[in-house]
Amino acid sequence: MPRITAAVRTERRQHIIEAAWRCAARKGFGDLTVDEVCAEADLSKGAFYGYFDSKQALLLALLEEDAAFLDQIMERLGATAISNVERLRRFTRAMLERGEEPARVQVRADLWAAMLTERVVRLRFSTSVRHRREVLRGWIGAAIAAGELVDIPANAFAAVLLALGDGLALHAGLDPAGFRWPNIRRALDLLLEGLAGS
Amino acid sequence: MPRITAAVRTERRQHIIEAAWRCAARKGFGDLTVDEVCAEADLSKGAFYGYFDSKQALLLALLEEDAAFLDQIMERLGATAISNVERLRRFTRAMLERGEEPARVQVRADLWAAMLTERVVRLRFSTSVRHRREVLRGWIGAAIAAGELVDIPANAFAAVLLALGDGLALHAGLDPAGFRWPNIRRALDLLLEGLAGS
DNA sequence: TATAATAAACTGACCGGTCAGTTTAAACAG
DNA sequence: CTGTTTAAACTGACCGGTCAGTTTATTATA
Repeated sequence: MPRITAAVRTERRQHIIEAAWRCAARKGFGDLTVDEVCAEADLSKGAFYGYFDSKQALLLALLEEDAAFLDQIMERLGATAISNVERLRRFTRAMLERGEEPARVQVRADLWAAMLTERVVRLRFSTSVRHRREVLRGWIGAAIAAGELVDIPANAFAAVLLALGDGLALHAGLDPAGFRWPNIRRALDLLLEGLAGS
Repeated sequence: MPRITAAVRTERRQHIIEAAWRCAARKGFGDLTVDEVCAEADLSKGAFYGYFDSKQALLLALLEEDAAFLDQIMERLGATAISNVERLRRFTRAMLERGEEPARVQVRADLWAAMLTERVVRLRFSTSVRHRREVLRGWIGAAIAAGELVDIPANAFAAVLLALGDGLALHAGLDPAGFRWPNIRRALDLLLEGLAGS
């Protein structure tokens, strides 16, 4: 018989994750200490390790949460009755909004470094990126078939869009002052419009 | 009287930087130790600190070297007698080629993470990327004025292109198997063509 | 010999993870 | 309703290891 219910346990775990996000917003995940997260979450270190096996496990939890955001957007857009090009446009917009959150970008950058270095982390998340590319590819293919889009290599274009999302997020994080988001959105709209089918 | 000449000193400094690149390619910059770089460069720690004030100074040196590549390309393209749109096209191509070098991407991802965390590093980066954006903006503005390009926010479009370069490099590093470069190039060409002026 | 360069040993701060002991709430007997 | 038992949940001091940076002794040269 646990002293706390499963719901409370989940909630408390979430509480730690949110504390970690706040800490990461300040110093990035790399320079983050477990002690710090514990302090932010008002929790002892021992208790922390009751919820996460290691610091890396915490990183993975943050990443999962971060990935879920785009997946949800995709699912919702997929179920909305709009043209495929409009779907692409809205998805691009969503990626931009996501890129305006500095804390997320910091954690993501650490993830990227970890992914490139550690095979385990890379395998775990490359599948999720591939899934997203696959969905995008479907939308693009459908748009081409419907004559909404010029004949463009669908998979490559999907890869370009996803890369653009992360690239913009990264650059925005590196130089926030140099980013005029309305203009960026306008530029991306023009890019998409330029691909409109005959 | 120095035991070694200034030329030898410069050369040895470069030797350390190259050793650091090799080490970083193996484990990334984040997990890199000064001792390791010293071992790779066949140098003692004391000697290392005769060439660099801190580990961060080494990071900045790597960063500078990495940035120099694109700057050289830009300078060369700026001096070539071609249309501005063609200049953009070739620059984009050059960024892609750079992104196909996995070892460098690994290092750059760590640099990005470090930049997001450390203010000094970030400042240095933003200066150089702003310069690049400025040059690109000039090309784009000229192309628009010449009617080669639709009226697009030049600064934003420049930012998008640069972000795309890093984004593609990153994604290619994370999932090399999923990247068909010829198709990517084709997609980017189509994107640029779509922006052709009336 | 005076001095710059280097090697090797050292320092001290930091941090992830552990664990012996403490608290707390649910379960249950009377 | 109340005292007792039980174990999950938690605490925080502590440890082992790492690593940036420093100090000191030595070497080589002009």
